[in-house]
Amino acid sequence: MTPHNKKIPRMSLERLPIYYRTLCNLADNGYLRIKSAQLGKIIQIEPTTIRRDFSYFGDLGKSGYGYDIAHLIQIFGEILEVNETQGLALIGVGNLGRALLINNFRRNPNLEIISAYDADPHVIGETINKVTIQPLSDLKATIQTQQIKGVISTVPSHAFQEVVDYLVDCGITSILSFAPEPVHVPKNVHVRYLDLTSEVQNLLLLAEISDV
Amino acid sequence: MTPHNKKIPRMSLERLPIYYRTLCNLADNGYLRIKSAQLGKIIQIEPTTIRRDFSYFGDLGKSGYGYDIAHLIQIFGEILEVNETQGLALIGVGNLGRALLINNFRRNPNLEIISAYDADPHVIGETINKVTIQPLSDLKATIQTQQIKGVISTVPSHAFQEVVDYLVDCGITSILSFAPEPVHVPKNVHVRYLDLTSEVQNLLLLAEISDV
DNA sequence: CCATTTTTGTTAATTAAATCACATTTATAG
DNA sequence: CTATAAATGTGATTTAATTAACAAAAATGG
Repeated sequence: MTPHNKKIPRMSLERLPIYYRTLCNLADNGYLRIKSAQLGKIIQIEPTTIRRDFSYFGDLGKSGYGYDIAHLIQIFGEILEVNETQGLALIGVGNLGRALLINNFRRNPNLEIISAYDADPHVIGETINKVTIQPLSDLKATIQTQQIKGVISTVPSHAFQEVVDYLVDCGITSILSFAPEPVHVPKNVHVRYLDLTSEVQNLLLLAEISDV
Repeated sequence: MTPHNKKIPRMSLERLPIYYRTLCNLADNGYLRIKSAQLGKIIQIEPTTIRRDFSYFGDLGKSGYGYDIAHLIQIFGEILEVNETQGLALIGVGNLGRALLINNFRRNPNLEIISAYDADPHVIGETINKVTIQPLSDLKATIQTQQIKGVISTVPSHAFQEVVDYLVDCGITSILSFAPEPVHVPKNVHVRYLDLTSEVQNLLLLAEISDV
């Protein structure tokens, strides 16, 4: 059959990075083919779910055979645009920001923090992992010369809306925030929240509830 | 009506920390009552969803009035056990682990990293934010004296399963991992994954797809 | 104290995701 | 080349979550 033209479900897209990473690992270890049942074991996702997910991206498998790993990597890699470096900006270089900058997606060659910003004059000018910290007001100018595909923010909640307004003004459309406070943005701008406290609270809550 | 005895949906539990935090903010700012519509505006969740979520925890509101904020905080706080300090252990004190330890849930008085572990002899013995880094093999003994409610791991994927096996052996049942590799655990043990790379990839993917 | 307004809590409807079940396709062994 | 076994891709079903719609409850203003 031919690729669906139906809209791809959000959850299938969410799993795409997991598939991609796992398949790359398998390829690195010399595997050439895989069936949905094996893959399901590895990543703990039902084989049916995997097959349906894959089907949204084309007719990728062969009955009685499985999937060609290199082919999947090729297709998924294109969708994830792993062949073009995705330049990111980091806003907020406190402890967490610093750690992110030092790590800088080392294991993911196509993601790279290429510029960093902070409000604190004490850290502006400092260079971490080859990136020199600038005042946030420099972002607009930086964007002229380097393509920024998204922003990672460790800015605390109370200052976040203000920063986001500026980011939106700069034309940024993808923001990952480590502060939980929801901000208002135009609908073409995407904000994801990564709230560590909520994650831990939910984790403990789950344990609390399930062992009753 | 009386509280449901139906099982509380996973998604409603997921939102509980958001509700709790937002209500605390409102209380701090002197607010005494809130209606689902107002709260929905703030946290960008449909009022109906909020009302249904709340209903799982009892008959918390009054028609024509709304909800008493202090009362909600009381109820949700009990469920989240915010009055007992939840001691956590950190495994892996690299850049990220270090940042987590320095922050140490400063804004959340009931969550606290009370011990930290690493494999690297160079960091063992070092004290960060009053916590002295120990060899992982000490965990079992530490648990005898201090209650550890959960573990945060920044251990890289290749070493993670081994570490988790030890954690399970120690009786740990809640683990938050910054490494994406899924591990095998008994079904009474909960593992949450917080995969920064996937988050960023999904964020960019969403932008890419939606602005076609 | 009554009429009006507000807002809840919940039943019903809708939407989205996961899973089942199987016809179809392809590989493989004889 | 054919028969058998294996595994996909997808309609049909089930399960879960969200949203709509509204009756019932309480507040408020005359």
